[in-house]
Amino acid sequence: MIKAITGTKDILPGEIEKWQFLEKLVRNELENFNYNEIRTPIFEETALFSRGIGEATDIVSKEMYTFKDRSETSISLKPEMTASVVRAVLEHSLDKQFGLNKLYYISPMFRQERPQAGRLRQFHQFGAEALGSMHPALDAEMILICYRIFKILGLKNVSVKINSLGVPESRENYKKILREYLSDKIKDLSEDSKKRYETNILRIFDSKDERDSEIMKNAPLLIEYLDNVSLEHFEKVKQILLAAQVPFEVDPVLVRGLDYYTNTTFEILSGSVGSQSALCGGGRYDLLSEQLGGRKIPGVGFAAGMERILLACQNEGILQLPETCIDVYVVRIDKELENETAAFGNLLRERNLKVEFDYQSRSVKAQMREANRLNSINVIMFGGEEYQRGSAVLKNMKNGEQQEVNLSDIDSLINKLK
RNA sequence: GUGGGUGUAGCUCAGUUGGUUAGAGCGUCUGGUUGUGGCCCAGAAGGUCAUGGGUUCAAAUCCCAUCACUCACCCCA
Repeated sequence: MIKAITGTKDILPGEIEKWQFLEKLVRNELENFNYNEIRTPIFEETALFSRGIGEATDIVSKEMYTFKDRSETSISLKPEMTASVVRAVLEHSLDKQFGLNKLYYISPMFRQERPQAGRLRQFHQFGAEALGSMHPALDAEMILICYRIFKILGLKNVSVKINSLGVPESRENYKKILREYLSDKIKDLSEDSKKRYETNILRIFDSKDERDSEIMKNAPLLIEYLDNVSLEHFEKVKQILLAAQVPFEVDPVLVRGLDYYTNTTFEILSGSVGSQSALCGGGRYDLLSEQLGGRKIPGVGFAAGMERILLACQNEGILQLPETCIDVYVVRIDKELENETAAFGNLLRERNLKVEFDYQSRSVKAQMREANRLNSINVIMFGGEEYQRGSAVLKNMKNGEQQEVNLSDIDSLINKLK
């Protein structure tokens, strides 16, 4: 038997309702904030991601699904959306048509990592990008949108972390200082952190190794080396969040794995999922469009993991959706009336009712059991002597009451069914 | 890529120190008189015990390998 690829999942009836609910909620919220949906292709030229996200990042260096098409072009399945959205805005000159572009998406993403709780190879994100403004209100808005959605869902165990990475110059300067601080302590670091010292020194801060934490306790912090403009921007973001009553904490060691971030970064974590606890993450990327070879367009955005959100909901016992039901089950009493029963059922379907009937020539009892299993609100018994005189039996399945209804007066029948 | 755990019916799981035709609950299907659901009752279908080797008179049970799933590291949504 061929099975689904490792790290991919079928979403079956019973589960899909939760996805539809979440998608509807997300659309509604993002549209209230006046974001417009954008859909970009599932794959792009690999160079878009390697340039946008950063050649050295884990995503690009070891997690992308990359292959060559028949014309030898290197193609990659999208591992995230920001680079694609910026590409689309540049390509269609949306930045010239509108001063500010507020866009949102709901889409599958692909990363070839080892699957675990809250991590798949094909996973789904919703997110938003606001392009064309440096205003801190938009940074705060991203956080507010996520926070609102989690709140509406009823998630309890969430915490908002924010930080500022400043501009690249101050970050590089800071890295130098951190490198100096650690230069005589390298030998005491964990093996992982020794590697991080070379590849991604900021990551040593969130090492889970005790020795590392001990060493990092007294390390200089990035925020102490930010330029004044960045600091001021960060202050404004915080003030707006306070005014919007979004609880948050500044996490001076919040580092994100994508190269394009400048100034604000944030994550919202859940204590209700496994160790992959970030439900969403994002930040500002004022230099990305130029890195992609385009005009300068400042931007800020976020992405949220839908599997993780649904997992958190499940673990917190929220998002209990009502059972599905149908309006009418048409029970066929006489075997020879199969065609007429189907035609009648389809007539009701045309009148926008959710209707089911039997396709297997089953007994009346079996049809009734099926109607019950489907939570049918009504049953229409089609056939027998009532059929001979142009009527049928309508049964209300909640209270069991039955009445004879005239089949020639469909409108009054429909009224009874609605 | 590196570790740990787990693989028995569609689902959730039992299966005693290796010992006859492999079990339960739920679900599915049929029936409980001629045209009526839920509850109840009766019955049925459904398993190469993940796969391949090995040990043994005898393996779901012990050993090895492979694969899959799962959790964690790394990293991230």
